[in-house]
Amino acid sequence: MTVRVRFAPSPTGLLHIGGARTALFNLLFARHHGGEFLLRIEDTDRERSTEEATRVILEGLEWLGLMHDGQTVFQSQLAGRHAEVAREMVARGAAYHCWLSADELKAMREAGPNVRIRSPWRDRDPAEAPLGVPPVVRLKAPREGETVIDDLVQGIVRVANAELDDMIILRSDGTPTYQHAVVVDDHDMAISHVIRGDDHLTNAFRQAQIYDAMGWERPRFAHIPLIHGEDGKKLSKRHGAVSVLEFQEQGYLPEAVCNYLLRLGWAHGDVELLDREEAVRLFDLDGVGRGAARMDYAKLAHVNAHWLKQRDDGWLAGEVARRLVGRPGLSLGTEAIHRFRVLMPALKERAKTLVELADAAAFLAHGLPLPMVPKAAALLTAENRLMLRDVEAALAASDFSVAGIDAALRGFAEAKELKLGQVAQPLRAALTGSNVSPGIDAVLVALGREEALARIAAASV
RNA sequence: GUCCCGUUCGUCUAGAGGCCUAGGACACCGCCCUCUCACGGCGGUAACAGGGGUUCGAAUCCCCUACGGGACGCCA
Repeated sequence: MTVRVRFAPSPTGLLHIGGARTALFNLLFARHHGGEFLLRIEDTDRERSTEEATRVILEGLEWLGLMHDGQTVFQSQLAGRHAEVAREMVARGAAYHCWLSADELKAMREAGPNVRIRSPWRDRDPAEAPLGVPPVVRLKAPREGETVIDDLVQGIVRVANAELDDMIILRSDGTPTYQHAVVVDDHDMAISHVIRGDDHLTNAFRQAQIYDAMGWERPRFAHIPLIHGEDGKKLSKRHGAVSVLEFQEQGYLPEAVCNYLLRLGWAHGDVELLDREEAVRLFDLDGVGRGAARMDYAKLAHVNAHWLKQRDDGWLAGEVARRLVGRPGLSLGTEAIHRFRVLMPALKERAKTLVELADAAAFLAHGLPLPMVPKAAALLTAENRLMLRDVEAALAASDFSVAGIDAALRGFAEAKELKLGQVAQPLRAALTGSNVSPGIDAVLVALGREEALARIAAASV
């Protein structure tokens, strides 16, 4: 069978992390089986759909590297086809016009708990219809027996048909409802596997009935569990990042987000870290779990730290500069970028996100005087400032290579009968304005002889 | 309320009747490395929701309960 899958978001909000994972699973499944991954924007709800939301979805998918095959399909442009299918269903007796008014429906629902809408128009003569009132089209769903779905993730799921009512497939204005549009489009697009969040599991029953009514072959369904926030509740704003573009802003790498999202609810033995290529090779639906998963930002950060280290130093230096733009006191010219680049191997070892990386690198671009964190200021005692003059002299005499600097510093400490830390910490404060930084020799090299000596001079007496 | 789905360390999970005195990862706690902070290395705390069955034997199969989630729109 040719595998064709689709990601079908509705442009009514942001591309959130759950949607991103659905897209990821679809893409991985398609690539793994040598099939196609399509994108369909479900914008049939004209009230709530916005171009902005569509743009954000596209941007988010692109950032994550979840590029789809073929043209982007906009569902609203297919309304004619949806109506045509609905007419065909009426013609063959699989659907019927219903003139139930909003008031009548309300009354039926309020008549008691758990009411199923049983429209009298299912069996009534359309000739009796009220004049000038446009009807909706309802599916003539089976009332006996049950509808069974063999879901690739959830297994066999069944529901008694008596539980389902005759859903509306075409609104009174002639536009299709979601359930109907999805089925028609998936059929027309020859979708082989519908992979989506399990909040759609109960929809699948209704959709299956439409396939059956049209005599169309049903696609295979795979309903993957939802992602919850850290508190186990539905994902929402207060959990921090939800939109994928927020993750970008907060300094996460797309490969890290994808890796994390993949492992959230899918496992392949003990393999934790995978790149796209490996993911495509190993992914399949049978590894998808059935329980909802919670977001764990700490683990995401850990995965991100891993992929950060794989990134090219030059790229990271540029990214740091970009994120530092606008911060007061910095000059972000080629000299600064060069320093970022030189210290990058040591910097990226210590950062979990690009935000942390930029923060840790900022001192390299700062002009004098250097701002001091309290703990750094505390290190610059009168005594230490005096010592720094001698340190400056000792360093000035070195060749400013890592080895040379290390030898100079150790020799100096030994001569003064000091521990290396007693020299390195005040020096660190003078050079970085902080009590925390990469190795002091690497910092000196990155700053370069001239700038390093100037900073020491500025901090010494 | 009704229907559907789910439930292994705090979190993500491995586990498809004996390999499980339940494995890995993150987080956490020690120790080592060490110029600070990280990284890394080593070690530790920590789980089969509860109750009934089936079986020589159950985390794995069945039933019930509890808890969690989802769906019940002329929204998607």
